[in-house]
Amino acid sequence: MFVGVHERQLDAKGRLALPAAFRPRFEPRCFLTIGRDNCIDVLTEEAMEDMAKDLLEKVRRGDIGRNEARAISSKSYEAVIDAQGRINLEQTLRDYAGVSLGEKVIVSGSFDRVEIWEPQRYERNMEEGTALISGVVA
Amino acid sequence: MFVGVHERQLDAKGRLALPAAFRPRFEPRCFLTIGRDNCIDVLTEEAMEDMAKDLLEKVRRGDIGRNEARAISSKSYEAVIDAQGRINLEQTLRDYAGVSLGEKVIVSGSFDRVEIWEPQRYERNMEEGTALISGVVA
DNA sequence: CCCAAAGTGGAGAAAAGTGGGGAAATATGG
DNA sequence: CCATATTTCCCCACTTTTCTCCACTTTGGG
Repeated sequence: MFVGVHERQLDAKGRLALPAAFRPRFEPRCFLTIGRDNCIDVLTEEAMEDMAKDLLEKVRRGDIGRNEARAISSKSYEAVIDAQGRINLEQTLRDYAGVSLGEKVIVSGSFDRVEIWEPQRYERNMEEGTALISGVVA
Repeated sequence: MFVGVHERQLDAKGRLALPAAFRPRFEPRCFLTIGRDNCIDVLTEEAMEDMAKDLLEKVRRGDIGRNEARAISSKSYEAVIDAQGRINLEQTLRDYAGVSLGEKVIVSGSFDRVEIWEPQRYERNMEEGTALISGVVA
């Protein structure tokens, strides 16, 4: 389970250090893909394979079109974790999430996945979420 | 699992460098055949054999005609991967996909296969797919 | 206060992508 | 069957990008 939030520097080469607490579940590689609300999802290999299987099954049944599956696949890729615990954020996903080289990003656990956010967008979503949890907390 | 997109130059001799990320699954050879929506499918040997078995079964049951199977077979071939990681795109398939010698092509992972596209056609399909995925992302 | 772990940055090395020349194999015509 | 033409393939070379490695800084804990 992934919980907790971390601020990280996205360096000039597009490298991002995964919080040490998240690394063991991902090593030696993880899969990056588009997430909801313009964040980037970081998935384990198993999670990505489950998603792929699910998508192909939906295409086979005609629930979604082939181009939808293609679009998701084209915005995903496999990222290897280097000796310093970093992954590369490619431009496609940087653009999708609105994060820039040399700027700070938010790396946030979200129970079953890790999400990468542009800080201001994250802040806005947090405010909305925080305002609503009053009645939710057990 | 094949994910991610890459732009590649189809050289004057019809050679195409497979993205390094895709190579290990194909070496030492792959099979090329016609794909849906006028793309070229790149399949592993196993995937090609499964497809062949499936087609023959369909012919046997009368779901498709023998000439249909022949047509698919005639537009498929085995491509060896050279020392630089390249394969040859023969004219039949170049024509089918609308790609030209010396021009750029798109090489895209689509989970269970790799697809080769003429860039503009790819772009059109992506736009359609992207417009639909909002509610689909896992 | 010191040590260990985590995060950050950059330089050098390695790999990937691209193009072209020449040898070998194949096809064509006499 | 041989000679010639054509195509295919193998190899080498160059460029660019990526990755690996090293080192410095910061943070948190003992």
